[in-house]
Amino acid sequence: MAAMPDEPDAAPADLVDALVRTSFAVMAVLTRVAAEHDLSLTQLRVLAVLRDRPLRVTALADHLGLEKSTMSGLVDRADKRGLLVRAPGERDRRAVDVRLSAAGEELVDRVRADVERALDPVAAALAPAERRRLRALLAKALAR
Amino acid sequence: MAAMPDEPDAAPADLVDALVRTSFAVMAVLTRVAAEHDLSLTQLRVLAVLRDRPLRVTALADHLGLEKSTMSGLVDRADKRGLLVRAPGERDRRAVDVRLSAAGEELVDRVRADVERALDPVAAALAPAERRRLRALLAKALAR
DNA sequence: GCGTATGGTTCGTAGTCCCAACCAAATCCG
DNA sequence: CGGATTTGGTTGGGACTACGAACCATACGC
Repeated sequence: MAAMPDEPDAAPADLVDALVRTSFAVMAVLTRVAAEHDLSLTQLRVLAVLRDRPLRVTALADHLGLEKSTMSGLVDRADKRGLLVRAPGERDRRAVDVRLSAAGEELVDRVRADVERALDPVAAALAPAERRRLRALLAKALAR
Repeated sequence: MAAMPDEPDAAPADLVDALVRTSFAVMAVLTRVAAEHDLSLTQLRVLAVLRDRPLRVTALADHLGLEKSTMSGLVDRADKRGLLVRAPGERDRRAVDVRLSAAGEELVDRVRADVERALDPVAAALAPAERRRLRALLAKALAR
């Protein structure tokens, strides 16, 4: 990873370096925006995943690569804040279906908009064709 | 940010989305590799920054965007593990110069090599020309 | 039906992070 | 010069993240 400061103060030496630098920059933005909405990055991820569809606690944990015990606490705190709702599983009464509340959905949408706005300058540094090219290259690199 | 799962299971809709997905993927790799060396991502960042040059506690905190009290604890734990050395500042006797120990330097180098290795598949998914292009585009996007 | 596997929660521990309070050294300025 | 202020670090308290182990309850397999 060569060097991984928040502020890139030198030209990246190679591709891995550039990826790492970029990632730290992006994460810094995400963390800041999340914090502006009183969310940790992890909490935001939980809500973002749930935006797509409701999930059970274990599935949620798997998605984020966390232990179910960790997820239990995360869901619990979000629940107390009224951002999501726990419902007993339909078919399996052991399971707990977690879904966003209206407030939760609204919050995610607001945060997403802010993230778009915050990362806009990055995109703006590139010409439209470059943006498309970058997007395509990232997609290709990620596909495995 | 649209959706931010660890595993990209859909084509990114736009550039911001691709950046966020990529960043989570990269951070997951960094976190995993760091953990394999009994380091948290934050600890790794501290050591990586110090690899370049010794810094005082406050400068270190600024670099990583953390409070000095947080940095104090991080330095303390790394010190106890023998990864770095605290020395009273040369000119300013309030200051504390923090530098890597030999063990610390060695550890950072090993982790860096592992990160390179771990992210190699990503680079391998691209042709050499594409790699250069991606690196250049990321560098351009980051420059602000 | 009984044993085992699975889904979640709880508990204890360690690390991260912040803010506020604090001490000591350095610097300002009257 | 010397008291007031600023600056560098540490300490303490509190919330959150994260893990593993232990623990219930329900589901499933034989």
